Amino acid sequence: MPNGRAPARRVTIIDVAKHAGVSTTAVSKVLRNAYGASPEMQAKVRAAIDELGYRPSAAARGMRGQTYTIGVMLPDIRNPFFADVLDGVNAQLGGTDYQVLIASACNDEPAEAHVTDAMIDRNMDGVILIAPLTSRKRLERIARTVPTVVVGRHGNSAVYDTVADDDFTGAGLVVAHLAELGHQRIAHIEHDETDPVRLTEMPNAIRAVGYRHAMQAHGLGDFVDIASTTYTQHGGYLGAKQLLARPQRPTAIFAGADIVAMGVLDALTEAGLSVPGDISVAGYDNTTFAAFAPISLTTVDQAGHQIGVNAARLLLDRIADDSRPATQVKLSPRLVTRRSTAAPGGGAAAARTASQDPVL
Amino acid sequence: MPNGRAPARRVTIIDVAKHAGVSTTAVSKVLRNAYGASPEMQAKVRAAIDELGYRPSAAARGMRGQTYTIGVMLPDIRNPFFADVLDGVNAQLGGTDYQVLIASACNDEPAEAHVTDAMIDRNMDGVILIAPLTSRKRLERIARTVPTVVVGRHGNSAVYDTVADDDFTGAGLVVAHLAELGHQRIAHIEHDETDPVRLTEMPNAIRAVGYRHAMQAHGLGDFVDIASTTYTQHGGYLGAKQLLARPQRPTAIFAGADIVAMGVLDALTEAGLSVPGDISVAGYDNTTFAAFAPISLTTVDQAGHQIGVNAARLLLDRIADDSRPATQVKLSPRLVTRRSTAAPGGGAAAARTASQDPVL
DNA sequence: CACGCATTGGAAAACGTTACCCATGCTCGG
DNA sequence: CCGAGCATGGGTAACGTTTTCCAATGCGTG
Repeated sequence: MPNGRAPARRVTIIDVAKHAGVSTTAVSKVLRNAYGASPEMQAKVRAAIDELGYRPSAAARGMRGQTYTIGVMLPDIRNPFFADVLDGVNAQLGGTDYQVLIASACNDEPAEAHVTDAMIDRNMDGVILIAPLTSRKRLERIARTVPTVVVGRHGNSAVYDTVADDDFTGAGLVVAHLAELGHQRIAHIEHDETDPVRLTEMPNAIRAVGYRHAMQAHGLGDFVDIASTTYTQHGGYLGAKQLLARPQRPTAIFAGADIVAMGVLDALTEAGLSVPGDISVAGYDNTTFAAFAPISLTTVDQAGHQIGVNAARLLLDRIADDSRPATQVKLSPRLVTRRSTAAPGGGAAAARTASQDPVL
Repeated sequence: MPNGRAPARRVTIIDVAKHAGVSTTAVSKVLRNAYGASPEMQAKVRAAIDELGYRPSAAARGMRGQTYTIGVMLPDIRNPFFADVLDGVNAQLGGTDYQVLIASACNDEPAEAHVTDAMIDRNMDGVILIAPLTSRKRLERIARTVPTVVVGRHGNSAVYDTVADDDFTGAGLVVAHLAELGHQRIAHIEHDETDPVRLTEMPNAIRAVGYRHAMQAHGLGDFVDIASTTYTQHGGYLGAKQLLARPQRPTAIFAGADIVAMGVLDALTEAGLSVPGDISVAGYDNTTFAAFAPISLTTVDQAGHQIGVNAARLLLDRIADDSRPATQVKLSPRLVTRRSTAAPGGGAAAARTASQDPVL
């Protein structure tokens, strides 16, 4: 550094011990609220800590004990749903000594491996993996090394806890809603998935299954129409283009995620179609974006905040008690209807294109 | 863990040294690409590393040398502009041995202090602080402890590097654009700021100054009209409500950030006003959201990606050479005109409310 | 009064890596 | 042929905690 960095050596536990006239062991005990320190001792040590402005070195701690660090792996930092989950995690971990550190893995399996390795190398006390693509086997290997909670992925394991919402039911809610409005040609945009394990575990796959099942249940099996792309805005854009090019254009599009719905709206706007006048659109996640008035997207609330809270709680539990059996938490989704869905046909369309209640 | 965690002891540098028949020093040298290891030695050691699946412990490394960890502090994980910056940072640091870890600080000064302390405690090799609220004095204290790059905050320091865009000019671009379209009553929504230092350093404050200056320059000094809230979606909503309640309603609103513009659009939709028919809206940041077709927001591109790339590059430089003088990088903003701005008055409004070119 | 036991405090050995310094053998110029 | 200098490799002491003992003290109990 220009002005010379680190002129003063860091205050260590030894300095504190000297200043308080006790042993380093005693200081360590106070720091960790461990057994064997009298109230007077605690007071003395805490006073010394404050006076010297001591802060424990996480690196040194990591060599023997905990690092008081929890890692959260996100697949995509742009998807606002994950921000909700993070809020929940932070809310739960706010008062504790733990620091949350986030790493994004860009929806890429090697990158995920890199991130999880990095977290393990850094001796993190626990990790929360959000919608990981990583193979089941690797997930279990990770979980055997460090307390792990997997969020948004079904399929229970004996080694890690999971938190997810009931995507099967959620997809059903959307189809039921659209069917009730009178739609028949309800199309779906899914995240393309080929891996057999992920087909049974990833939320995107479950939503697609839920969609198919619900279509059958409503007697709309013949109208099942799926575009396979990715769970990104661009994926939604491409998917909608595909669907619009079909001979029988759908009257409603159920996008597998709000961020996908954004892409759909993008494409529809480009095509000069109005929502819901020409086409109804629904998403999944109830991100803050969906509530945005000019969009007003019908979607499924899977309570991101609650998911985060639960994940953090499970992780703390697991850190405290390594032997507790693995737990699966499944949250019930809730449909949130907004202005992006309406009965098919021109009636609503007329109302929409008037400026009185603009949606697009 | 149910199945018993960590059955196998971690592979250490000692194991590698034994397996390769060399000293631990030699292994360490290879790991760090340090001087004093012959090609044959390197090959031998690397082979042993691969065979044993060795990974260095970041905690142990942190005690003596580097941790190969770079911390990024974000004020708000929901603002998509920061995602652009992060992309830039990741792009620049992708090929290196460094791992980027993110912590969000919720636009709160004590929380920022907590986060920066946590990063220092963890011996991070460098930190990138994005739009920090932290006092100048504390920033310099941080920078004297750990290589630091401050992003999006003006005011040059001798101890830390900065990367920012020219917010003064950027605000001027927006005002000029709106004035050229014929607007006079151009209002601005700013982030309320009282701290005297931040008033000269924070981008929000500079944008407000730039707005005032440009209004004067265009002979619109009498029309200066400012709502002071926060740089959040909710802040934009409240600000727009305030402005709409004024006796002389503005014909254009320049929101200090895209996320603020979102709130503005929210409020305008609620009030049944069309954009740009009734009111033009402009933002700042050119987030992906602004390009979203149903919104199509006129905004200022400050090249978040480039900002991130520069910040990462400066940080690596600084880590390599502590003595280089502090550098300030200032990027030129660029106006991106889209459909949310148009000439004032009904002419355009008629065109807008027709469904042919929907904006809201 | 002796004995066990709980409480309190400390000494010293890890933990896994890097930094510092020294030893060796070789080459090359004078 | 000799000494300087370089290339290569290793020994060992940190780094700042936590953990695992162990000692000393006080106290109740038989």
